[in-house]
Amino acid sequence: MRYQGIHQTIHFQARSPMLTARAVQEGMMSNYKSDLLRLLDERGYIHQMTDADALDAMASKQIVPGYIGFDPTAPSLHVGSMVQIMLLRRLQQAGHKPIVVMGGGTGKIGDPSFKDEARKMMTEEIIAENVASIKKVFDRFLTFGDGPTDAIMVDNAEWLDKLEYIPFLREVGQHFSVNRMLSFDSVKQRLDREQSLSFLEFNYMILQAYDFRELSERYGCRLQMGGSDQWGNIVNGIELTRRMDGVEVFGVTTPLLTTADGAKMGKTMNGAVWLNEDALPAYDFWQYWRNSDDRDVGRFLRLFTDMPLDEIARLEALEGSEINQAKIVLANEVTKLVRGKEAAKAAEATAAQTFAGGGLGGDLPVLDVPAEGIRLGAACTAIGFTASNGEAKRKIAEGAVKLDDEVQSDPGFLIEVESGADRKLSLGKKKHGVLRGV
RNA sequence: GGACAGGUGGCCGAGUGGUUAAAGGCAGCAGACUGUAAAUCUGCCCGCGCAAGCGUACGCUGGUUCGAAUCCAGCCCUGUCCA
Repeated sequence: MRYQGIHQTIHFQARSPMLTARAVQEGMMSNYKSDLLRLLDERGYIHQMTDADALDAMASKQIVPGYIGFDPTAPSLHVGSMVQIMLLRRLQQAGHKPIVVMGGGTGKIGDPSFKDEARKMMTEEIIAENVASIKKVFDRFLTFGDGPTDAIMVDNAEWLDKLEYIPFLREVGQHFSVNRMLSFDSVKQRLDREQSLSFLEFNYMILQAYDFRELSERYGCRLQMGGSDQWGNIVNGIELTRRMDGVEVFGVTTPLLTTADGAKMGKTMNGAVWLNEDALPAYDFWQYWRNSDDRDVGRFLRLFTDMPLDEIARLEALEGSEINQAKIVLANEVTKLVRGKEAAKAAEATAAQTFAGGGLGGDLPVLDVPAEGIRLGAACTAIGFTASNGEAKRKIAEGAVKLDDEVQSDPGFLIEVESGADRKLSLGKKKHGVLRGV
């Protein structure tokens, strides 16, 4: 099955001479001329690319404005989108111009690529709120401004909302072959599984293609980047731009990021690993990276930090429990970038106190306990270790819950904390919190 | 509009009248072992309640029955084919 899918893509590429896709193999020596492609290649961002040689040539002699789109499906982006954000950062580091496109318009459609079913349609209010909330994170990664290599941010609702149906169909729709669109892996799977693909969703690809062409015209944008699931959408944008304007633009996709044990990145116990401060405490964010799989450390350092490659090579080579040093560096660097220096320091200090010292760090979650006390099960849920009292009770019965480092197995146990005093509540080895008397 | 097939817990998927809070798998959480890793083994995995117990749940609504995810009717949604 899977083989078929891959085969389809290759077949398609072969038919379009312009799109000489090139899968970059890991460990292959970089022989690019441009700083941009060398940087991306060395650090492991490139999965597929259209016309690598032409892009390389362009990037070595001019500023290339490049964009990535982010659809506002939630109030915060999560770690899964971070490769993309880093890609924009690398673009800027290599002396080019990043364009952040907020999908205020495309978000109203919903990208069906590689999705099994349509997501619920979001109201315009929610989309607007999400856009506003997501925006905040980019300041940490990019330098915005009016200069030639300063980043800019635009919302595709700006042009998509204004489109008129018939003129749009005549100008843009004529360039799309439905037969071709259906052959793209991203939607083919859905059809093969005999699941519905609404006309609304089907148009997503066209609108994203239109975005690229619009950005090319407005800002001289020459490059679209994205996750490997965006290949189909990107390729369509490239073709549309060429057909309508005769302009050659390029696409680069990143490998699908999974952890070494095969899970999609960015999902954990309590859901996604959010980038926004208000969506996930810095300590939890730090812990996510600290708990990386050994095998992922080097790759993550290259992708998600600015550390020099030789230093990364050294850290990556650490063996046995030594590699924990590298994980701490990883957690520090990424947290510093996403949440700021102070947050990273506090998280590291808390981790050190909690795990090495067996004490209570200042960054742990705190639950205020009233004078009449709180039952053990309720405390676990209230502080966020468990999702329900039932789950709390089960964990307590399993002997996973400790109060002041002593296993406490009675869910009805009434915890009392003197006013102003702290007691330590733990679930398992990793979840620790403070019960504070009020 | 017609014929047929479907809609089950986060996901996949069994289940055709009671012993079914619903097999099995995945994901997740915890325990053991470790290095806050991986692998492995074990346990847990709807909610409320200290507990006895209660409440919800198999697309929706109503019905048959002592008893329904399972039978009946209507409706909604999805797919395939036909018009």
